[in-house]
Amino acid sequence: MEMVRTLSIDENGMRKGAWSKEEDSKLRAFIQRYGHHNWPQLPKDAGLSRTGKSCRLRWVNYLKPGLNRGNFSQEEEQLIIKLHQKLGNKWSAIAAKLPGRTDNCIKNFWHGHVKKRLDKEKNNVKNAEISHCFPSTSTFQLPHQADQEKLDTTYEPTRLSNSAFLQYTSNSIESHSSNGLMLTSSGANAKQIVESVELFPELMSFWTEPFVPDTISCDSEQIMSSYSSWEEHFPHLSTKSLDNFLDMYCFSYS
DNA sequence: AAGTCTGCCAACCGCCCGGAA
DNA sequence: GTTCCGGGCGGTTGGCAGACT
Repeated sequence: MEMVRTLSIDENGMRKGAWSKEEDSKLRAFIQRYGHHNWPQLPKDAGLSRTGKSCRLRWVNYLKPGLNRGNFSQEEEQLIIKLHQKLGNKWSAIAAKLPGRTDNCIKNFWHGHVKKRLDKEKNNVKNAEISHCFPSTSTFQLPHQADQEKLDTTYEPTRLSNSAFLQYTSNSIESHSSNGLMLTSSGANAKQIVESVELFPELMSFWTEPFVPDTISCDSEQIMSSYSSWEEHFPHLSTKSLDNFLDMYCFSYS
């Protein structure tokens, strides 16, 4: 798919937008012959009506030899996820670990593919944890069910110790791998939970802490008002982590 | 068939950093 | 120490193509 930005001329007479084949040829030929030591000067010497910045971008992201513009492999995707987990939005640093890939294409790939996949997994994990947190043997019912049935049951949340959590997840993985049992009917499995905890390390300590908040009612408004005060209960957690937690593990009414 | 929506990605913009003057 | 400037970075936008209604 050829992306074409409308060509325009800025107030200094510089061309903006899509590059023509002639411009590409000029830029490529010039850099291959003379290199690029001074981007602002380069377009003048190369006979291009472009800014140095524009030339640099075109070269780095499109014309430079050795660029890999094909689809991302699964290995590359995994590496990107791992590096992003470690480095955040440091696209250039991530790109440095992937030969032939530019920061721009990794950034685009992230926004297009990876984020979408992780969002999907987050939803699966959320469903898995709701089932875990509120097992079917409990008198608790999910809020929408409660709303439907006008129930007013209560639930006393419990937390697992670190070892219990690990035991729990490893057992789940074992049962999943040995006889194909899924942790929940939603399709999420323990492995996904473990992966999600790896993605958000702070959640591990959060989830396994002994602290138990006030009894939570099934009434949706009461639940949400309880959540709104959780920041006070967990001052050591960043707002972002709390948001992530609520997003992953708690109810959504939207 | 036509209109609308969505995904994708090239390219731009504004900001920041580091080195030179 | 300060200012200037080039290079680089991350975020955002523009617009095409294909999917969907």
